[in-house]
Amino acid sequence: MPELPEVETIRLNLHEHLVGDRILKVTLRRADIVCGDPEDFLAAVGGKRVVGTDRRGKAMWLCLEGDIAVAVHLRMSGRLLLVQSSDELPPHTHMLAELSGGRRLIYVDPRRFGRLELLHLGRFDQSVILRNIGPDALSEDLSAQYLQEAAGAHSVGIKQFLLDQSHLAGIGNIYASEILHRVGLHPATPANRVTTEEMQRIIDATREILEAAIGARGTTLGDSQYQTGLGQSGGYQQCLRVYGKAEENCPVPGCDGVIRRSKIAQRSTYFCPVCQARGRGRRAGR
DNA sequence: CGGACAACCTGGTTGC
DNA sequence: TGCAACCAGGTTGTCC
Repeated sequence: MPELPEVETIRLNLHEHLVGDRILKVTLRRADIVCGDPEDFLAAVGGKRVVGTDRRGKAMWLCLEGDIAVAVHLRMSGRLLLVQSSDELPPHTHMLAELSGGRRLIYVDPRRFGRLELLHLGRFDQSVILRNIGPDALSEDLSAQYLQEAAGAHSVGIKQFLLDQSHLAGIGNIYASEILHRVGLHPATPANRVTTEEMQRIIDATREILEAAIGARGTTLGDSQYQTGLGQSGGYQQCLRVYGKAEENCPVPGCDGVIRRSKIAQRSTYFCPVCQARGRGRRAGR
């Protein structure tokens, strides 16, 4: 499902192919996917030129002329696609924007968890989609000290902490398992017992994995509908080391562990019980 | 306040 | 074969 690398891939597609185009007309086939007044949304967006794109965590937005923007959160099954106007609309197309040049930007979302929202520059803090979103997982100035302070009051497992978008934005269920495996931390390690040094390794592994995933255009799993903004599948599913690999051998050289799947905080969690043994970090500190 | 959990929604899979 | 039950996942809202 769309996490940071998938959203960033779509944003890059739209940045390359959409900036400079004018939105001629917008149609909402389901008004309830828009936060706020749908009439305001339609009136503000129609006729505007796209001047840029941006993203924080799993949220992205298209900057339009007139100091407004359209924010998008894909949640579970949302897709933002650039298609030809002559193409047949896929099922569950809830919004279509006619563009100059005979193309359309469409929003498709079978489960309808995702949302679109009209933003006003300088008033992003009032946005439903953007409020409560912490620093982006790829931001340059992210520090181990910050993460450790943020974790200070939290006794939940480190995996659940990483999924909390108010502390660190962009990591979802798939990449959380991959990151913790790379670091060698058990997903249930209490967040407030993770050392500064381990937090730094989490930051490094996050950058390494998310950037590689962006390079591969994201992860498209068998049961996932994820597509890039141009309708392609991602390629990072071939690089996953633990997610969806229950009962397979741990890919770490020399490790004889077998990947286990368990439910942590109601979510499927994959890890190697050998190289991510509980208490490993504390023992290493002696 | 933190933390647990239901709710949102649909398509796909599993179980009977 | 048919149909019900269950599951997946990101986030918000409610309750303790």
